[in-house]
Amino acid sequence: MQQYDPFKIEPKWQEVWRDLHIDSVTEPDVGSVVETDSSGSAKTTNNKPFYYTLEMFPYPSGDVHMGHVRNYTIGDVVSRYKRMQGYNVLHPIGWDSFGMPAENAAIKQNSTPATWTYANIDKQRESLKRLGFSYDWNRTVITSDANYYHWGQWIFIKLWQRGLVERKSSPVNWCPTCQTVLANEQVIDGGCWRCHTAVERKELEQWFFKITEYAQELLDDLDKLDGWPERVKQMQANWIGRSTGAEIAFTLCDDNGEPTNETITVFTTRPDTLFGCTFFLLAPEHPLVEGFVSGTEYAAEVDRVVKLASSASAVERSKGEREKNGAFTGRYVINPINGDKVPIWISDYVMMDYGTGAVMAVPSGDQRDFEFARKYGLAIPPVVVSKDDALFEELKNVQERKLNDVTWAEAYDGSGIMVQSGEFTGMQGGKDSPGAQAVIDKLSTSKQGQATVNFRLRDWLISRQRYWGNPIPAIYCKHCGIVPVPESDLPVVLPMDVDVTKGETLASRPDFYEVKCPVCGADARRETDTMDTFTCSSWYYLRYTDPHNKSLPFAPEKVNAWMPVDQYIGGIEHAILHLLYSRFFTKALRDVGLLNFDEPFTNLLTQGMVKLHGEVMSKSKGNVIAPEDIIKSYGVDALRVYILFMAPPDKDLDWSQEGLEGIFRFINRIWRSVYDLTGETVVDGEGTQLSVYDLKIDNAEAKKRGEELNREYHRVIGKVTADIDRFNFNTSISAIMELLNTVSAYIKIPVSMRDDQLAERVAQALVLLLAPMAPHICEELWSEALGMEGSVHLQNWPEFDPAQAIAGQVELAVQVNGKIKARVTVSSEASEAEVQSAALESVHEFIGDTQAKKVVVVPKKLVNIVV
RNA sequence: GCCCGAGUGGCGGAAUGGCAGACGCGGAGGUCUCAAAAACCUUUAUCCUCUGGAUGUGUGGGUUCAACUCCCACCUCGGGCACCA
Repeated sequence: MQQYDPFKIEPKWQEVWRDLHIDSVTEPDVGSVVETDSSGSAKTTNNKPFYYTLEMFPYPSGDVHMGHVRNYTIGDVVSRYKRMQGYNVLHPIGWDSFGMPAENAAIKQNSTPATWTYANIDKQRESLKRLGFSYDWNRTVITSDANYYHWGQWIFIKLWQRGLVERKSSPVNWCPTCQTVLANEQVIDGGCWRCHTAVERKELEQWFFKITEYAQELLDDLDKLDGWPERVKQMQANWIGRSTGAEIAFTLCDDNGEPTNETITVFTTRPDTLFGCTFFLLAPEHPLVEGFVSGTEYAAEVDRVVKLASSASAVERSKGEREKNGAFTGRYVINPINGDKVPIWISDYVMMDYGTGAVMAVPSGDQRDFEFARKYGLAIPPVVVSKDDALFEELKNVQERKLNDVTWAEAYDGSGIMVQSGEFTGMQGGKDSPGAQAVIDKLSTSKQGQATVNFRLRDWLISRQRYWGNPIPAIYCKHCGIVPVPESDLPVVLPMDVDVTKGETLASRPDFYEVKCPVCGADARRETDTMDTFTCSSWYYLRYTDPHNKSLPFAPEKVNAWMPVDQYIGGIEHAILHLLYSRFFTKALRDVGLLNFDEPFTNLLTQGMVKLHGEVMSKSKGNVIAPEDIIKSYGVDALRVYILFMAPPDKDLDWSQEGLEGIFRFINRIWRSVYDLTGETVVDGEGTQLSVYDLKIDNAEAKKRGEELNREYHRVIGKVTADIDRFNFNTSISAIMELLNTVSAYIKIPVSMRDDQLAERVAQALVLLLAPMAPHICEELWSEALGMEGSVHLQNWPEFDPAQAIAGQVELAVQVNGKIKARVTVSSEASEAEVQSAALESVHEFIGDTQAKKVVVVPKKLVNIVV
């Protein structure tokens, strides 16, 4: 037999698989889902449980890169492995094809976004096929196809009808480079997530999805996601940012300092510190500020601070130590707990879009308020002190305010005892403390306060002033207001002839936006904004379950049968954006009545990046290793196995050419060894025989090697199975290498002295175990070397007997006081007493006749003798 | 500041509390060859007074018969959030 040649066998089998439709999922007969197994998975009448593997679909910007190869190889291994284990596996692929890069590329190439996008999709599709991924190509979803975005518009309208869509004016993030607004999640370090330009804040009327209505559930359900990495859940929890506390209403005084009927409400997490509130703060852009100061002596200074705040970019405001600027407005509010009249200031450290835009300042308990008070000479009375604090003894029973200032260098925001706090003095204060609760209770009797929860999460801004996206199906009518496009008129088709090279958008196209009102028939204007591309990627995994449906985005019975996704695989960069939005979509569509589960992805694997010399590969750095070039030299199987072998999947991987050659050698050895096990000899290009027999081997030695091989056979099947279950692909490949090393010793035995049945069994196991990772060579060996019928990928995963993985004789380490002093070989069935006496015997020279205090026996591993 | 992760040979990395360094890369030596490549075999944590012994998983403590693994404190690196009241 000739040596391994990937370039002959890889195209050959890819063609065979395509013609056999080997990768298409058996469409579940959803009407006849008969039972659910113990894990809750649905089963079809053929009794195969469903398994849905999904990898994050690519954005078609150029050809596939190493990150894709890694992502999709992991998914492919899981899919093939699960299929061999008897699951009905859904493993689809598609393209997330709307978005800015297509517009930029079109401008650069004097073309259209569609031309560029679809050319890249074709290129990527070919590459994915060349990589041998087992996708069900009949289920491809492309988000820029009208038969997909149609249903995105339909879902938009369903959410609108349910009150989850809102058009409102609010301060939003504007990217001056991309010429569009951005969602909060798309602002990274104060810059645009795509082009890094510093974003500007603008007050604009835009479309929002009310994701905040699900803030609590999105947070709570993170606890259900046992199959998600802790770090992703933590990031989402941080982003949602739940704070418990209270809303407290302060009565506003008029310009003569007399109480009015109006109140201003603040949010605080520390109602227990209310007695220490000595001033009150409004955000510079707070709507009340202008009315307070206009025409007064305070107007000039307030105006100066407002201008100072608005000129600071988001980047500056979010970096480093900030000098706190403020100005007195001339007005006062009444502290509801003690009737104190406290001055209203404005300050740039108060954010209009968190809480109520107003803050009760407690300088002794909050570092920012403390700094502000020091700068402007405001009082800092202590109200919660630690028992260890020097002030504790002095103030512990003091109810009225005696001490108006502290000598502390900084505020104390920990828990402690309430002092100078009237009837609450002596109570435990702190976040969510009894004292805090008592203050809330007291205020709530007079309706001046109530317990409440605040979230950091903002509503999702989904409108974009860009052409290459899904048109928002809304119409503005002078008489009827904003009305949805009727379902029967969907999809609102994105015209293909908008010339982005001339800066055109939908807003430059009267033939697009001039429409009749669907309600009253009057002349009306169609919305020309498109949806954020993340709306498209928030439900594509649902469409895969029913991709050709012409009357619904998906049939509920199909989506409910397949979903949730059993295993989702993708990059950590989507920890917040895509994964949070998808969770929101799932919950919202559940409430619309389209599906019956709460979370879209049961298990999540966030794969690490592929780097070169510790740096991210990028075109601009010129350090890209193209998968195509690797495939040309080593073939697809070597690339796949290499990328799995070099690091655990969730860790970053540093590319090394030497490592790859090692894997290529391994695959060549598999080839030779499988043929050798069948008794056939592999020859190299010059016809030299590559098998070397060791003629010194006698029958006893052959028997010994056979026993060893049988043991490794059982042990390695067990190990590979367990490792793939845990996604430890690197160690599962190591285990196959170990089996191969044992095989190498076995095939030194001249053919006439071998156990043919054992050899055949081992050869089959090698091929079956490696098949999910190196599908082409294994298919070739299965049919050509082993002469088996049918595809290796449709075989059952090999079984093993744990009992046979154990040697008859085992070597134990013998420790004395935890240090290894000797080794003994005992029968694996030896009793503990036998093991003990053998162990004691072996260390006699070290311990003499000293009595052992204690002997610990770990079966088949070691013995520890304590003297 | 708050919250997560991670620190193991020359390198990538293995180890349910039970023989640290599996497996691979790289290195050294050898077989085959006129020679080389390929292949195969042996060897490869560090140190020492070297048929043996000591040390060793970021640092310092602790729990345990036994700790890379568990606990406490700290250091370094990576990531998320952050004038969030």
